[in-house]
Amino acid sequence: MHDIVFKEFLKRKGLKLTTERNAILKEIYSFHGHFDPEELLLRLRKKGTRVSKASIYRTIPLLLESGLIEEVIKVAKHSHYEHTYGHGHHDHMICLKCGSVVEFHSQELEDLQEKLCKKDGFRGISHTLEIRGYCKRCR
Amino acid sequence: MHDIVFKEFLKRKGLKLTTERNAILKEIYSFHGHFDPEELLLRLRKKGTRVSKASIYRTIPLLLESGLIEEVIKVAKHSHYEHTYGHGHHDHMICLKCGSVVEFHSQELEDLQEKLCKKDGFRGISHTLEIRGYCKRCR
DNA sequence: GTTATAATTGCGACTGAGAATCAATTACAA
DNA sequence: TTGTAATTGATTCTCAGTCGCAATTATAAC
Repeated sequence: MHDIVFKEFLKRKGLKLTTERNAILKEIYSFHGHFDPEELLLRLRKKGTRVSKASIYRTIPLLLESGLIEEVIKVAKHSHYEHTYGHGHHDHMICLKCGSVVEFHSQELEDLQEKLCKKDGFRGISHTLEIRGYCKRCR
Repeated sequence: MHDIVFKEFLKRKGLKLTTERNAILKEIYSFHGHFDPEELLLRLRKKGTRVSKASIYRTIPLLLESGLIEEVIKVAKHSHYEHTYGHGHHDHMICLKCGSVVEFHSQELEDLQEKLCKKDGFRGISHTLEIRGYCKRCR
């Protein structure tokens, strides 16, 4: 299934379905769970598949764009911060086109998260919700 | 207010309230909005405050820990991914102590987000929700 | 006010993920 | 089969963030 999706996605964009891209996709779909680019490279190397680091980094954006993979955890680096006192917690919608940021707050959302945490016996301390999409002007 | 919070936080941890830490906190609270470490350094430099890059990077974790600032946007670098087909969208709770990851999904949450986007004329494409706290075993 | 000392600073060197470069290779439409 | 535009791997480059260390400084005890 996913290989057909990828193939058509590439065709639509006038890109080629190469051995390497195929191997990368196949590998990603051969296991469940998170991975980062480096881990993926190691997995492929272990199986004897010859794919360069550069190809992995070049293929990931394509898989993201085609919806075949999702970004799940963003590790610490390169963060933006904000002071808290007198500013109130809020979340963000980020426009993929113009980069503008819409701040929003919803008590309903906060309460729901609290409820979900409780269900899993988790004690939530903080959270980050980032909705990516297109803003009023760019959609 | 925030300076007192910081002072007490440092005292509690046996750390010192230095001129540099004070200047950094003061600067952060002198404006509203996002910043990243590099921007903060420039702001301070422009005002003639002499603080090194290293001190900024060393102070940020303290401010995070004391709750005086929050991480709001995590820019692209060092992400983890996950394949989507047959895996279904879900969000994550990450334990600050043991690092374990709890996956969860809530249609109610998805619907609410959709509703919030609509309210702001935003067309949501994807999102990342990361709840940080303590898991069942570590709390 | 002195003094002891543990924490902190700035500088500069280091690190490592990811991007850029480019000649050689390859997918694919005609 | 062939032409060509896309792609590859190897290598180099970049730059945010970290580390090590000698010099400095905040704080608590005297």
